[in-house]
Amino acid sequence: MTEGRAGGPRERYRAQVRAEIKQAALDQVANGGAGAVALTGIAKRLGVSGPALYKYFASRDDLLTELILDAYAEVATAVAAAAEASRDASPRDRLHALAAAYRDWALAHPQKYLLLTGPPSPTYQAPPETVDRARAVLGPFLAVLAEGRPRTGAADVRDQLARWAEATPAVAAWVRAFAPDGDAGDALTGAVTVWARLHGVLGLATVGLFAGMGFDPAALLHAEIDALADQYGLP
Amino acid sequence: MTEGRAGGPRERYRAQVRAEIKQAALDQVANGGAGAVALTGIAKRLGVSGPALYKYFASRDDLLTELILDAYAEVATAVAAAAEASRDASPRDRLHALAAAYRDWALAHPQKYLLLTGPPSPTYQAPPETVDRARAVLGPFLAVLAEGRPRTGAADVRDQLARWAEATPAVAAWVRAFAPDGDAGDALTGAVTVWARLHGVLGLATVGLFAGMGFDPAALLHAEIDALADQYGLP
DNA sequence: TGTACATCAGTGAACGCGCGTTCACTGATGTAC
DNA sequence: TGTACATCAGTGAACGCGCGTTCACTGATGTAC
Repeated sequence: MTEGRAGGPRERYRAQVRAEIKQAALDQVANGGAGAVALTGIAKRLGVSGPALYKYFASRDDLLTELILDAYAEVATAVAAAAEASRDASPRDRLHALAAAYRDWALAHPQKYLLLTGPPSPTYQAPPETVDRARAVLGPFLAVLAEGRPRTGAADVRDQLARWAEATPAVAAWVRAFAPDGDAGDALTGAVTVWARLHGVLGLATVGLFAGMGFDPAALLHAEIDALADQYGLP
Repeated sequence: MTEGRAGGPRERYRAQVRAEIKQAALDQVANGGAGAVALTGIAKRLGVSGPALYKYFASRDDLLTELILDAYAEVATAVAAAAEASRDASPRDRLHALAAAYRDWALAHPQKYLLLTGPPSPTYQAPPETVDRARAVLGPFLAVLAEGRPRTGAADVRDQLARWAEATPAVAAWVRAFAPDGDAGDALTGAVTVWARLHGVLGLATVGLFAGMGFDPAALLHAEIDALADQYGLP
């Protein structure tokens, strides 16, 4: 086998160029969403001919897929790390820690957040793994919220989600992994609710709709999460 | 003056074709966001040559602008109508009525919602009127929330927004128009919070991220708004 | 009612551009002996 | 240490495509008298 060993000079160079390509692609996402990613544009930015990129990515779709999976992996790691670091804190503090990790990641990399939550590029078909990746991000939230119980009446939402979990083995397994003891419907309701609260603030912020209002989205999100902790009666 | 009178047969035909063009454009927004709107594609859909569209819209940007202003006008009208219809109800019921109007519009026309909240088309520069239009939509919410007072501590957000209103005459005037009696900072905090709650649920729903979960976004939004009414102590 | 004229929707050719992707190639860099 | 060879990054030409937009035109439709 004449394969270059991992870590050899060629491998290292290759990894670096791949990273540069990805960065240029993310810059394009920043203005125009996933649909704005264009190999030609990236090549021009890197001062290289268009076809050269095919030495690094098989196609535009492959590049997009890798960007998306990378982004999911990044948030998931950040949230998991926050969960680990706050392991001994109160449920409420843990919830804030998870939300802060998610929020910091989103605000530090708005393009990546856009990539995950924006309208997909017309021709692009997302690979099925993305769904599991998304679940991995919300898992730690599920775990914390399973320690509370919703006060206000989202009874129908809870029932619908409970039925969804029963009908979908992957979802049931996910809930069992992160919240083995709590009620599945309650935990799922909590997860979907935090997801919505996070996206409410971060979606508007990353797309620039708070521009000019001179206010800190982090403060608003903190208030939103704290209110959620109240609703769930988290100590 | 040889101008065709409004309502003449030519005018009527013209209006109809314009509407067809707009509808085709919105269909494009549905998959790919604002960046996916292409005159060539629209022409093909209508079975007409590309240049023909220039008889109806001066440019692609003009078409986009009109779509956006239309969309704002539509939601604003829907929300204002709900405000009017629920005038004599309790503050909490009025808040639900406003949110329901906004929500129904968004879920009935996801492409339009995407147009207003998605990442803007790369080359497109939004006209300044859009900001005022956005404010008109949230005005009635401002009015209702000014009747309550936030319980949980979003004190910093409130201060930041109060300062924003003081520094920006247009914002101060807007608050005065819709909530002349209440505290500006509190009312603005409420408005931004509903906005975030609405977008949290509707942003995820319209982009398709709840797909396959078989649950009704309207129920979740109702719960979110009800919790907000609790926070604001709305009777 | 009939004729002359103005209006205006729509066409086809043309422009330059950026796009994704393929292909055969060149030349530098690393590897084996 | 030196030479022969394999690997592989990058090029330039080429493909067909869709894009926004302009221009001079044709022909139908409405309007004025």
